[in-house]
Amino acid sequence: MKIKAINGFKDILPDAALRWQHIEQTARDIFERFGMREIRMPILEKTELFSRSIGEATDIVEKEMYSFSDKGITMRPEATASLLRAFIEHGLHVQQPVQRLYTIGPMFRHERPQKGRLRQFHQMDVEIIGATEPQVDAELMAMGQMLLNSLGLKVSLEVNSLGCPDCRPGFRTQLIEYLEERKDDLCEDCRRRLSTNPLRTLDCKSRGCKALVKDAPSILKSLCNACNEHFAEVEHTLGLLGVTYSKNRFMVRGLDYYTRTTFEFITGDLGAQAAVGAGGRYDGLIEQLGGPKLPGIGFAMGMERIALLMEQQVENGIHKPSADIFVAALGAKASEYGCVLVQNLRSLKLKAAMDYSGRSLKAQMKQAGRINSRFTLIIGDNELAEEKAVLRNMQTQEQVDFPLNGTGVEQAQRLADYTESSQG
RNA sequence: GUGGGCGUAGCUCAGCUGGUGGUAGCACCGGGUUGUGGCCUCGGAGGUCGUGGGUUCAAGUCCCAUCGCUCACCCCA
Repeated sequence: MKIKAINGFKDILPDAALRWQHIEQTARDIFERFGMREIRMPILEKTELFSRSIGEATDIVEKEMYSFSDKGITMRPEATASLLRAFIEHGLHVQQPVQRLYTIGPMFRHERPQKGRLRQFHQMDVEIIGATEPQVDAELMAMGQMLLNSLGLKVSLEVNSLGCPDCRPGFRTQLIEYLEERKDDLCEDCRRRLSTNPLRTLDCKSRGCKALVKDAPSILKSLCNACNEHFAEVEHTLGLLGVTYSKNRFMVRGLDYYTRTTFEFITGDLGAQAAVGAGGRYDGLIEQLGGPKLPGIGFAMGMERIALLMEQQVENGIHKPSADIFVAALGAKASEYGCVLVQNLRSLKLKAAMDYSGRSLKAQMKQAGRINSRFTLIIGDNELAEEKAVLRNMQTQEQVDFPLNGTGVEQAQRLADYTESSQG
């Protein structure tokens, strides 16, 4: 074999695709219960869209995007920016004060791949635009939890507030002061983070930093009144909705645009990747992108991470679909006959299959078993001569004679009726 | 960008200190059943041992290089 897929890009083979379909169908069903409408955007956007939303100085924008440098366009690294661009471009806010939108599709990031991190990955992304009420924050988390629970996954929800442009800078200054005084005890990475991204020290994995940061100033104690009230109401509503969660004041976001509520659905079962889904509020972002002054909140779930978790946490509850009828034909005449019959059955919406190779009946039966067919219709020269075929119920092993009189369409209809009224 | 691990059949893998590549499992094809699947049984097909070089009488095995995969760090959905 010569040509292989590019590193970090993965094929989703038929067995796995079944799982993906299940994930996606479950998600669409739940999203729509919450009034979300689907929106689909292109995969390519102007590079500027991401540098303005995600943050000019972030690693994502600086070195981890798939960009066509000569054209100023980029393969989207996340969905929120594209979705908001479409929202603003088409003035969706004038149609409805609050828009609930979701989108599902591939994203691209030029990072070294590892477990649960591919260069092409897939997200299910949800955004509620135009609502600032804390109940919406809670509702969104409840929806995420409902989805993960419906898939049979055990993950925990962690919630934090990052404050707003009024109160976050103050916290940031306090934190830097605290860390500067203890600089010598920080790990090498954190000493660097102190100048590049001080908040990141809060979720450093090193034991020393963890202990040190434990007594650092708390963002939750630095919130302004408005943010504090908002967060309290989010917690209250989560309680009302019966959502289990824990507060995590060390949770940090990598993207610049988040304000107030942020949350993550996390697990310990994905190696170094903890987050199955994550999101938060971004009350200034839409305006920053040249749109109306509207608040927003959303989250994204990683589909390969969900799929990995399901492999691990959920017994294989996904059954391969079965065919309704397999036509086993013996001889050229029977094969021709079966070919037409299968076509008629399919017109009647049955899943019908046959093998044209002219192999032994044994081999054909084996194939019928492999595709998990409910019935097999056996047609040979004898049957054609006597105008009746053998219809075998693959599960019960019962066989009945099936008359072949009437037109092809009539025969197909009789078969369809029979299989519908039988357990197989 | 940095560090570790691994490349043997379609897949999962044996292969000890160099001495003829596995009766290994799964999957595939065929026989046992002259026209009946799953279970069983017998047989079959399938490989440049990632690639290139070196050491050696002899390399899947040792050395060097290279490519690929993978996990982790950085970063982060």
